[in-house]
Amino acid sequence: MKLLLLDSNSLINRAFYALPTLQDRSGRYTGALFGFVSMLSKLIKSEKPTHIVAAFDVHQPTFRHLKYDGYKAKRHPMPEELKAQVPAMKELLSAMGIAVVELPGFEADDIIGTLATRSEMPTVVVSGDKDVLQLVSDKTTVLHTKKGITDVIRYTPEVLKEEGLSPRGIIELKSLMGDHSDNIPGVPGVGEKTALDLVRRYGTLDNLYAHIDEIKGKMQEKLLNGRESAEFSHWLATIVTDAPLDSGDFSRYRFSEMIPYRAKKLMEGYEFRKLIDRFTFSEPEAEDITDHNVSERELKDLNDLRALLAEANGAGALAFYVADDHFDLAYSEDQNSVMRCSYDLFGEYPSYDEILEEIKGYLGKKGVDLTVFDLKKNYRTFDLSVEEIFPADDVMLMAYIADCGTYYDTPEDLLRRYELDETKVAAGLLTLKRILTKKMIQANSLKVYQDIELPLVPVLYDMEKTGFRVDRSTLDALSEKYSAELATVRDKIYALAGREFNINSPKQLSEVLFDDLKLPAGKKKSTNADVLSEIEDLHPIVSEILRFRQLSKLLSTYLIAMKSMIDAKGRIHTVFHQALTTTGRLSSSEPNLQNIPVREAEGREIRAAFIPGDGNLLISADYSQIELRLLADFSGDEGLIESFRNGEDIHASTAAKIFGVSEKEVTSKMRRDAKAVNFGIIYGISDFGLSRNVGCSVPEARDFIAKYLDTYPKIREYMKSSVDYAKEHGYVSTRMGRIRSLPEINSSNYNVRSFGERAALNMPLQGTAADIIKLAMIGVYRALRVENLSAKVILQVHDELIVDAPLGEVPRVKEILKKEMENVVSLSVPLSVNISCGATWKEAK
DNA sequence: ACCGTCACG
DNA sequence: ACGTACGTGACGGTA
Repeated sequence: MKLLLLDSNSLINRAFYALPTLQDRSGRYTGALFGFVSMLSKLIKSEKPTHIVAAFDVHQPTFRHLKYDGYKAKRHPMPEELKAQVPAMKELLSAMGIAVVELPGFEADDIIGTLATRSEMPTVVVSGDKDVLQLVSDKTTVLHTKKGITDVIRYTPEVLKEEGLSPRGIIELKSLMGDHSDNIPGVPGVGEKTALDLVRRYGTLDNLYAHIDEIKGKMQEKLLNGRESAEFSHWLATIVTDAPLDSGDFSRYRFSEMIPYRAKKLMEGYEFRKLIDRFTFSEPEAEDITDHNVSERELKDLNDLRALLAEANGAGALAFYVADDHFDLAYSEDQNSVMRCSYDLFGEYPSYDEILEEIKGYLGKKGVDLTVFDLKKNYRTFDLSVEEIFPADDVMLMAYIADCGTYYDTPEDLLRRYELDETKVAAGLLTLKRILTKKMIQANSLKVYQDIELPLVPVLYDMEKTGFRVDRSTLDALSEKYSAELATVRDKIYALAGREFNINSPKQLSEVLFDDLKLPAGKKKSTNADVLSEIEDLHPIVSEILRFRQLSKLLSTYLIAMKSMIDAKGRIHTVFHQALTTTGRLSSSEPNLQNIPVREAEGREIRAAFIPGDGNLLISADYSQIELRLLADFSGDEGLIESFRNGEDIHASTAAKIFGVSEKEVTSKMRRDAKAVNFGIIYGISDFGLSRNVGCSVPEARDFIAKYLDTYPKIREYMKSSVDYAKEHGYVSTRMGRIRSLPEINSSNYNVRSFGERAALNMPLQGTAADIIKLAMIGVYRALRVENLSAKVILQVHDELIVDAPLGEVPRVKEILKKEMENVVSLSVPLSVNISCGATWKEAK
């Protein structure tokens, strides 16, 4: 038996400020809910309570207000984003079978104090406030969430004692030092240190004043002057333990780890995807299920399947969804139109492959308006050749565009967000298609879906299917070379450290560097490369560690892991995620081919292993400074536009302008700094960020930025107008109409809001660049097909395309790349593309 | 599962 | 008073 008492208002506050602003699809704020539930799941696991009470404050004057107007008056008013989550939290807790207790005129503390006192079982109080420490006893422990929501300290009488305090002492302490957040005044001029000292010496307030003559000088004066306030504070700080709660019977607080299904529904509504898995839910009761009448067809043979497909075909429109154990077809939004076929209903024959083959033949037919979720994945499921692929609407991509970059990886997820029946996926897809199309029309983003995302699907499918050829022996040779050196470096490090330890463990490494060797640590004792480079000259071990890191990264990520992903034909096939990033970029995984090393000479060697097909060359075509060119166009800044029109080295010319020297006088450091500012502007610059990046002081960085914005005055205006637009509308968009919503931008939290402002500046630039290269990929793909060339685009790295082309096609392919890439859009500055080729990816640069 | 670190644009 | 450059994915260590 164990009772868990939650100081809910305190915890929900902690959760709110610890987490970023989260919202679900319908715009409800969910951050505090998420944090609270997450904390709760951990508590349930670690404490295994049999009884739980969630105590809440009631938002009306408490009995303390009756005597003291200032009580809690200074507490920040609750932000709207949080306010709405309190009733939602109560609803969710009740649904989870957790008793919600509140008592008009009393605070959560008082309820907890009363229940803790009356409880006959071991009791755990959880709170973010320290007041409740006064409740600690042999029976009652307090978990205090110190910072954020995961960091808790467990207070028992012993722990308190170690800190020189007793439970009662907490009250005495607060009466002297006060508590700003509770607006307990305490004694003016007495802080934590003094108060602690006094409590240790005298124990209680009464005893202190009984011996007041022992205290000398100023302090005595302060204490005497503050006596009334101290005694009043004492009263304020004392938690009520006899609130009029009708709580004789604790059985009403019983809690079962089997959470009612209803709570699962609520959590799904809030989009607590991973969090849901931490709980065990009961099976839905009859009333939990919305009418569930998918017609399951039993199909005895392929003829039955053909008949089913023919029936669907009559309708003209068709959505289908192939799951692991069944497929769904629907020819209208009417949920009764869903036809489900579970594979095991077939028995032995036909096999899964034969079923897919039959559907595949059917899908290839013209005249059916198809709808699916994740079209590219469907192509893979049916293992289509590039010639066999069929057109279809893709609801995943629609949602990505219509829902401003929200990532859904399953159709069930998406249906849930729109409160549609997730058991009838195919009919739901048709409904979603209708809703999302309308949404895109209203937002003026339908074009992004129709002209960019959808036509890109076959391009990406072809790229993935073709893959990138990799020479295993080059990888082997590098592996051998690097592992040998890694072993040497490792031994050197052990020798220099005077002991063996796991260099890959940041924790152990920081002990060696900052504790054993006493090297100066930045705050947080970080051991990242930036920090280590700073102290490289202070001890020979530092550069060895940097080297170790470099080699082990190359080995583990790019050599060993990469080798295991080469297929029988010697090629590697990445997966492109088309509906994932918030800006519109692609991402690549398994393996990620968009972060193969290039900046350092040694890492760049890995690229020598990436080669073209037999008799082919690799062609690389990359946009030069595309985001900066877009900035020039968007801002209309004459200076920047002129520089690009004249084909100048943009970083050098920026350096010349901001340092007021001629182009010839620009030193490499000046150029480097100017480049950092140029990048900074694109990322939504801050003086601190820039100073860290170029290694100067914050005022110097501020000065840099000011000079830059004086040089390019329209950029200043542009930055302001971007942020203003985002603040007014709550979103920003690319030139093509791709939207990113930015609820953060109006947050009351400075950090969250600042992040929103930087994102508001960056997304239109990064996103428009992403739109441009996507359009270019579509154009290149079409041109290559129209001209019957066998060259294949095999990779995209944000501003770069890699083509695997037969030697004879190389000149023509280069022309196509240049033309298609440079003419995607017409801007006030040219879009310039650099093209080169080689026998390896390393050479083609 | 989450963090620290580091690879890329 | 506080922590910050934008967007990703993978690895090893640690909980």
